[in-house]
Amino acid sequence: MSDQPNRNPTLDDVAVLAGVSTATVSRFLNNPKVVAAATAERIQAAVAQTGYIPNLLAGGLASSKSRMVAVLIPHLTDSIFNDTIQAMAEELANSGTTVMMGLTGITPERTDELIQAAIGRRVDAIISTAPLSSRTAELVKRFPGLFIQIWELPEDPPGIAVGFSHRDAGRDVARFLQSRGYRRPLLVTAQGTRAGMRRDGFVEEWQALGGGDVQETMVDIPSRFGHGRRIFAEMRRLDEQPDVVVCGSDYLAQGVIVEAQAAGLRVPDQLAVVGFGNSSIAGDMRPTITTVDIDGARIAREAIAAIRRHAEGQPPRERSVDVGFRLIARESA
Amino acid sequence: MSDQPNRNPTLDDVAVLAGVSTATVSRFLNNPKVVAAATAERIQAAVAQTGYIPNLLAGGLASSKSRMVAVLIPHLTDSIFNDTIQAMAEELANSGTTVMMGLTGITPERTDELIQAAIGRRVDAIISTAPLSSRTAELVKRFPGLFIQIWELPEDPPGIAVGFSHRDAGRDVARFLQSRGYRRPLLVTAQGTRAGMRRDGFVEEWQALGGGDVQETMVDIPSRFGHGRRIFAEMRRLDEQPDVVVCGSDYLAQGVIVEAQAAGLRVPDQLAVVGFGNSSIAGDMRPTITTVDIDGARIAREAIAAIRRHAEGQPPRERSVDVGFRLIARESA
DNA sequence: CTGAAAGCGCTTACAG
DNA sequence: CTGAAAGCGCTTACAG
Repeated sequence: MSDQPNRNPTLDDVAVLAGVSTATVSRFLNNPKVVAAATAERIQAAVAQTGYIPNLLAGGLASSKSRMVAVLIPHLTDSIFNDTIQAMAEELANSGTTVMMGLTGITPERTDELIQAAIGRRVDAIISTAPLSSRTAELVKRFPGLFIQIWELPEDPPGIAVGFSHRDAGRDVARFLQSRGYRRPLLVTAQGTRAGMRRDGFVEEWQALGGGDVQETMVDIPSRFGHGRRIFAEMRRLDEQPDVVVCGSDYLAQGVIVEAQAAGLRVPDQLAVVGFGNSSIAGDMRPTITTVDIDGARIAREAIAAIRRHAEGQPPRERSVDVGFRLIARESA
Repeated sequence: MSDQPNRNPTLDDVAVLAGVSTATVSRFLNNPKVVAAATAERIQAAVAQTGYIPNLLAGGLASSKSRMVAVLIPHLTDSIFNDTIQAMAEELANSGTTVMMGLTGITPERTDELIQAAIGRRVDAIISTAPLSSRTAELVKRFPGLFIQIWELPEDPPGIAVGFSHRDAGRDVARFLQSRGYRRPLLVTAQGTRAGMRRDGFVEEWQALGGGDVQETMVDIPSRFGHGRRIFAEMRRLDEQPDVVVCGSDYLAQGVIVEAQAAGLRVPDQLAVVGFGNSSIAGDMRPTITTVDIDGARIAREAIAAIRRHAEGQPPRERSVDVGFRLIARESA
């Protein structure tokens, strides 16, 4: 019921109503303690009365901190990152930070566009799960905020990285499967560096332990539940039938299990399956899925802690934070 | 390799280098055609040379259009909205619009906070899947942009709505199941208005067609794959065993199917299952899941078309866009 | 087709 | 603890 229904109240309106300067209102809003108690009360009342909502565009421009963070993920459906991103988004919202969501798909061009957009919005940080092309790396150099790569630990990150060793994860899975007596693994590898490193780690360790040849098949990105059908059909045409299928995601593993069961195979007795990521479905599937747990909430916390330190002008504690991983042996292998 | 490596180039830098005013550069950037060809070329070169990335905070403040849209969804994991949101995010990115992602969870307070944040960022539109509390509705009144509710068609939307009739969807499912000869449905209903409307529609139609009692059980929001286990266990304790379980999402349906199969039941012969949403898993599950298809891409397109019209100052074509739905009979029922 | 200039709504040294 | 004032980097009537 204001006099000017078509205009959002501004700092000025609040200041006039409270009988102080805009500077004081601004201070109160950003750091209530620096203002005298009596003044604070008057401002508070004025804010309530006007229904003032600060213009964060103006605030960001003036302070050159946007309180906005870009999160770049490949896609939404059946994504292995969803739990991490969910934890991230909740944490960020709690600290008053807005999340700009970028879906990179699988083309580097889209990634570059999104990074440009993020820079244009002067985000405080970019959190990325995307691979870094050399062109993208060039762009990132011009980014004044904090660039955080998650779910991986590159040699020489342009900003910081919070992740784990995919190679070691691959090794652990190989060791585990050999110890369980499996002999003929089929590796389902998605394109992309990370999947490749897990593959390399797996093959290395498998053969170091005296395992024989490792069969492999590629799967499109994003690897999802529905791919299980094709993978299984392909597998059936192999000369030598594997005794365990190692998948790059739990969704894919779930798909393979469903197909195997539909074909009358018992999992894990006749065919074992391993997933990756410990998504929520992994523990609820029948049989429950043996997988590698990545602590998404921890990745989120570490990333956000780094953003906070960066905002306070402190240098990062370390350029690479290794959050590790944990093989979870369940029923499927 | 600039002289001032620590400063992002501004419009001014570009203007000086191109030998024109900032106004002209701005015009070129926003609408290249209004600038003379020769001038355009010089500006282009200057932009390239400086590596200029426009500050969208400043642009948004000056023009009072942010080219940013807030998308509010309950959560990310196993979400029935993911395909819609994915289509939306891609379309928006194509038109140079940034997506602010808000995870509302299930508390109205969080929704209100996110709407405040969106208003604070002066987003051009808010696209929401969240239920509208009366307090939220109050907030929305002060939002100068376009408020779009999707996946539902409220009586009297504060902005516009793009969705379908949940009641009719419930009715259609009831009719379909009766025609297939099912007699003892178990309805798994999530909290929330939309699920409630489907429930009402189902029961109405079921009984209008001479069906008997309808058994029901509630499930927590978000309804997800893992809930299938509990639902199935509960079902087994019922005095009268249902012949079909009607679920509020395909993920939940998938969970019930997995549990039923683990218990040795054949789906659909011994227990049929119906999902909702036609998520990508529905067509790939074994058996494939009978479900209700919602055209998420169409919802996305309609929403974005409305935003575009709004940006051009045109009034919305209609306050409610009914995109309908389509029952897809597959193997599971 | 282009420029000079005001203005968008904040923040933040600086001074008191 | 508070205010006056400059400035953040754009856009956009207005005039020519």
